[in-house]
Amino acid sequence: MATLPLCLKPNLPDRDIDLHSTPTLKDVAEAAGVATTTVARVINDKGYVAEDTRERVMKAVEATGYRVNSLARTLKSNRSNVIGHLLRSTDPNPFFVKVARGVEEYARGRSYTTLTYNMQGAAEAERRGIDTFLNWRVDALVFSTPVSEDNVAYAVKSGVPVVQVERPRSEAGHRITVKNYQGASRAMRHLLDLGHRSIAYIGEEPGSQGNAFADYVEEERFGAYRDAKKNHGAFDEALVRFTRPQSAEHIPGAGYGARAMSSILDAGTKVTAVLASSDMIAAGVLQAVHASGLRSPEDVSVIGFDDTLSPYLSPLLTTVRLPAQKLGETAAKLLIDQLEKPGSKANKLIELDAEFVVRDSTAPV
Amino acid sequence: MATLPLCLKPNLPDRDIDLHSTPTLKDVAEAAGVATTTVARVINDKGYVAEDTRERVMKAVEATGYRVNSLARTLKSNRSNVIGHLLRSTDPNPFFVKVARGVEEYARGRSYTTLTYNMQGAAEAERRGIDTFLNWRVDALVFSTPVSEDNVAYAVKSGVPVVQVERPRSEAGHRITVKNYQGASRAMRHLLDLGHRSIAYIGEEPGSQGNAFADYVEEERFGAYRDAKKNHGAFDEALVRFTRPQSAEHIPGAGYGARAMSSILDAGTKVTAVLASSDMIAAGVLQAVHASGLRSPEDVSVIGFDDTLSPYLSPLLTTVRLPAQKLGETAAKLLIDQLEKPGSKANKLIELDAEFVVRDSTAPV
DNA sequence: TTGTAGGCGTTATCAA
DNA sequence: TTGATAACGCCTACAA
Repeated sequence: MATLPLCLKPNLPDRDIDLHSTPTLKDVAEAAGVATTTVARVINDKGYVAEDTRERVMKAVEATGYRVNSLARTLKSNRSNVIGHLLRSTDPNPFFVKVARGVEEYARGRSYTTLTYNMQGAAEAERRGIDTFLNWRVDALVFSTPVSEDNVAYAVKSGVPVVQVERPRSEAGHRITVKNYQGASRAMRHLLDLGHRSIAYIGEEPGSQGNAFADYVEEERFGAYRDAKKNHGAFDEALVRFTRPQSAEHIPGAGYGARAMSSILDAGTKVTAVLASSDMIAAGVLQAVHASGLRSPEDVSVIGFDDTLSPYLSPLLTTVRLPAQKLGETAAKLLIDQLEKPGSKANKLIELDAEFVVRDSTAPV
Repeated sequence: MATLPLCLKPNLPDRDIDLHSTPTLKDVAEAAGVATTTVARVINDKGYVAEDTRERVMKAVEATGYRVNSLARTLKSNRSNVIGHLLRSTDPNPFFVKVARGVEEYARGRSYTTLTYNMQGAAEAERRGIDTFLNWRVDALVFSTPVSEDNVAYAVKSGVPVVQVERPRSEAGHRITVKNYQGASRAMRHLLDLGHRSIAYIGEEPGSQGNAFADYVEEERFGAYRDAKKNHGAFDEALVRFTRPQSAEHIPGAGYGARAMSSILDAGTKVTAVLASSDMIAAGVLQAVHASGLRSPEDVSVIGFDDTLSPYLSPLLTTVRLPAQKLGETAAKLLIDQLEKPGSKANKLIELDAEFVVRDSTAPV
């Protein structure tokens, strides 16, 4: 027997209870002594309704406890006013939580609802999420960020507007990215200005995603580091530590940062500053510094990336802030704009600035 | 003119595009040369279908790119297999993100979808979220955690199963809580065993929520502290710092913890250990310790609550772990159990154990 | 083993 | 200014 394609949701279990015996338009209409059409006109504030009729209908709405059935409405109108948000992961790295907040708040402002699906970095879960959303007829889809290029293509093919946020994996749909090179360059300039020359880099290995678009992020961050070091005649591989994520689900965390920093410290190489490619890694760097009895920033300056954990660390972490919330807002805006004026482009590319935030973890040599 | 009650979603904007011209059962039926009934039987794997007919239908499904319309299905069956999750906030405190993950994963395992609505601590947003979910005919509602007792009552009244997680505000629906007294007691025992007697407490002021149920959490945490200190003849108000959240949206954070700890340090009171009522507050305590040139745990032992930030701090924070994921899983389980066996109780109260996690921020005096 | 027909709650068209 | 009626896509008796 052939198996069901993913886009067919497993059948609903048989059940006998009727939970939602919510009154319908018809009930309200009867209570008000009018036709359902009239009630609909009142509720949607559309078309002509006599003032006293309106009052009567509103009373009936109250009396019956009527509530709209968005399912029926969407079935009929083909528009759900819902945006589906596919989140790569929310835990442990809270970055995408901030993106989600941006999407939600912007969408709400334009009377869209946002629904969120957490894929925990797994391509199959991502696929299930896309299918769930499409089965529910969401109007548009946000990937923050996509796991699989194929999945993005699959979503685009379905015809809904799509946007890839922060780390796109293809040219499909809209894309919103961050100027990572610029951000990392500013961080390096800051360290160089403070007199640092022995600056280490700890991050993901560029190219480890196996996708040219997605890899661009780490390439830019490391590239800015390397360029800055070269310009000061001091690029030294002994001060670089790369990790390679085991799988899409795995995000390099504090443990990795701590081990990498310890290995640099143990090697005895001179190091007065560290650029980490995420706040989580930077948190680990600070742990290693602390564990070795040193202090930041007195002994080692540390800079992170993202601005997620930075306000909670000791010392408060200087970091390259990714505009997470704005990323989300922009994604929602692009999508809703496209939905509301049909002719518009479906392939915009937007690059947002990173902001450099100086806190307490950097100081002169 | 009367205004629309909240439960009537604002009307959809007029639009002319038809985004989802997805094939329907009818299209598949035509392609396969059978009736829609037969296609439905194949898709739902229900009733008798000849093997070759099934094959033919499956081919037609593939060929047409058919996908189920969950809206129509739910409209008909009155069951959406969707759980609505109302999240108090996700940022900055990532605690509820973990709860959300628990709900999602458990629900998915029983083929329910979870939709999430972020209310950012605002009662009106919570109300909007409830209405949105009910308008979409979700099968059940999770509050993690509710902002307004009235809103919970409103949700329960609608007839959907409801659960309040971690900090209930009433006896309505199911409730899942954590044994905070037990958790805080273990933390105190740990500190006492290490020889600490000058132990400070920094947290929210018990009673500041203005709701007996919600206030119970902070009362238990502080109560365990006070009882332990009294049992060792050493309760001293000079070592206690309370904050009172300005509003429901506001969560005491690292800034508060840092200020409170500094004030204790500045006062010159002897303090060798601190129990903080959240990891975020504890993060601030560590910042103050670091800023004053002291070290943890050598000079001050620190214990947090939640196990959210603890793995990222320097030193790694000893903490009372709230079983966030399990809280979510249990919530989903309760709800789905109730949905699937109608007769069952709608008012269960479950108390989960807190787990005490010893890391690096505590040491003998 | 397969098909016909009616209805879920809403909106849109067309009359009245 | 209001009302009847026909879809939207699916499910499910009931019939064949």
